[in-house]
Amino acid sequence: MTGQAVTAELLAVVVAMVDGRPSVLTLGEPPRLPAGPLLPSHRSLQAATRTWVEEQTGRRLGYLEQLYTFADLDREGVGELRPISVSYLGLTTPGEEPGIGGWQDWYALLPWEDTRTDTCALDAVAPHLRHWASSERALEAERRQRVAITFGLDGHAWQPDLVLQRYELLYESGLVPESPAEWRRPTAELAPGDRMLGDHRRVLATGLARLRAKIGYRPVVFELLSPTFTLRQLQDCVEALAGRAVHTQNFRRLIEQQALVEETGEVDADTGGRPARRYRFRRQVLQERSVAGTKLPTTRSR
Amino acid sequence: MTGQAVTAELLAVVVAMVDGRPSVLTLGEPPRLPAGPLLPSHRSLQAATRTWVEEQTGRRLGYLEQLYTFADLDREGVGELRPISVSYLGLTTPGEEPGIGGWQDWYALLPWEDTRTDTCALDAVAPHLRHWASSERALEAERRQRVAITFGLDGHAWQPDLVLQRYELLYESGLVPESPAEWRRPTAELAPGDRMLGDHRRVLATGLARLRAKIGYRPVVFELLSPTFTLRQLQDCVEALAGRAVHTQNFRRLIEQQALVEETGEVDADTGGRPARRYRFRRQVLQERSVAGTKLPTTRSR
DNA sequence: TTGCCTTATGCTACATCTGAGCAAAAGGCA
DNA sequence: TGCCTTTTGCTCAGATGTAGCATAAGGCAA
Repeated sequence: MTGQAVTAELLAVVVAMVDGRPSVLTLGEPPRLPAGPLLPSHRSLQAATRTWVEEQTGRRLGYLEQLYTFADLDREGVGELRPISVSYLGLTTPGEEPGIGGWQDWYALLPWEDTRTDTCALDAVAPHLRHWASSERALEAERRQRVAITFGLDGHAWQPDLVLQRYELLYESGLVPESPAEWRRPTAELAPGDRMLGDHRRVLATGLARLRAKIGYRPVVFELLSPTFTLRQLQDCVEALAGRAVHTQNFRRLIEQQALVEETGEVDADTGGRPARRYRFRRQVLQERSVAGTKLPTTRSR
Repeated sequence: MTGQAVTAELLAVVVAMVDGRPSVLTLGEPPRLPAGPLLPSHRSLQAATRTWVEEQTGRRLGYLEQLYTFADLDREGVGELRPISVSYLGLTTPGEEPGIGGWQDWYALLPWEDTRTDTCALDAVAPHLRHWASSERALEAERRQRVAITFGLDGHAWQPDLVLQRYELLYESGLVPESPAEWRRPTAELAPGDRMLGDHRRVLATGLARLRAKIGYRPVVFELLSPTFTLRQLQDCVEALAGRAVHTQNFRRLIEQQALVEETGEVDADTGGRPARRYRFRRQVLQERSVAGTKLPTTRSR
């Protein structure tokens, strides 16, 4: 029994810190993720992804992990072959060379994911979410709870790695332009944030969710930093990824007691205050213990 | 630009507890995972997986999540189309109906993953692993450390969810029959355990790794239990999955303080000792808090 | 019936981890 | 010199986790 012929497409969510902001590599307008079909010459899916990103953006990738495989009927196909999209998450540093394509601030694409400041991008849509929750009698209780948990309302804690769930809820409630026409609301009621081609924003959300979850149990942050850095830069990076602030002293304690970094001996005087020591990542820990990430000291009170 | 035509195949790792042993649903001899191609009639990859498992084994699946997508060149293809395999992890209960195919004890397939008893299936191959580690001068230090960490030797802690890494290391060191001929050892030196068709044992290892990781942060164990159960049954199930023993009293406390279960009022007298209360899973917690799994109270001393 | 076996269940002592905050160090700058 | 900044060191209480003791409640054999 041989199956339907399909084409396999690779999609890459490539993340880097650009000017202190977590950003994703995109092409064109509306922005789209680097992508390309699997060709006979490609040894593996991962190799194919590297090849396409390099070819389309002129950048070499370091860290790369598989995210998810999509093949829903509603994805737009090329010709008659059903497209299967295998998505990957890549981490890199912006580097010197301009390359092709641009770095797009991911909080411009998913503004509600940034909770570091008090001005929450959600305030505008929160009433619409509540309205959606109560629009169907039978589902009201369930929907209310789902909204509250997913967006951290009504006393529920904000959970940073529910990125995908939040996007999907906005999609279902017609608050993003990607939502199917029958669910959509007047433009004035849309959630803020730039859209991307097709369902690429959904794939981005998948990547962001994975990344946020992963920094908690694997030392992947360092893939995004320059070889040496101050603890403040490390903290800024983690905060930017997690989209929330952490307790500085406790963060430092966690990093140090896990022996994730070692001093270089240099100091960085451009801090505006007391100069900061520079550190480098102890690559050996990748071997020493396969576990241990950058744990986030959370805040009990919100 | 349109890509190479490929076929998409679905592969299912379906897990259930059968007679107290975690088992995987297989077909034929050598055992193989339920699998089938993606057809035009399938709405999604997940739906296709359900359909094939049901068609081939007569069993309906409950919980189902995507595992990983494989497309390496060395996977055997049907005809000229390159096969892409999307694997899924399913959880179920064995049920009454016989169905087609059989439940294979997964520790018969991957014996070294069971560390509940003192007789470790690894003892036999450990010397061969050390020999492999020291067989190449240049890589010796690195390999030694990798072996020690992956298999919890030389003072390193055994890490339950390194299932895939362990299989891959055995594969690379030629200690499983699936290893390429040029790496293989005399049959006498092979690691114990029944093999499966092709690379299915590797896919199984991927599933087991995911499952072990997941029981720690999502309440998925309950998918494998009957509707009501005693705390001992729950603990046995968790221990069987994790492949290691836990501290009974602390396990109970964790379960209770997380309010994962509620008493049914019944008691089970077939315990051999004091009768045990029966509990049921509070399905509501799936909504209440999206987090919270079955945390494992570990043992510091080994 | 009694005593001993088993497993279930309750509870305590102790170590470690975590969240929160105080305070000193060390630079720049008015 | 005094005040601003950021970095760094440290304390302290509450939460969480580990380990083990003790009791409850059944079956079973002497």
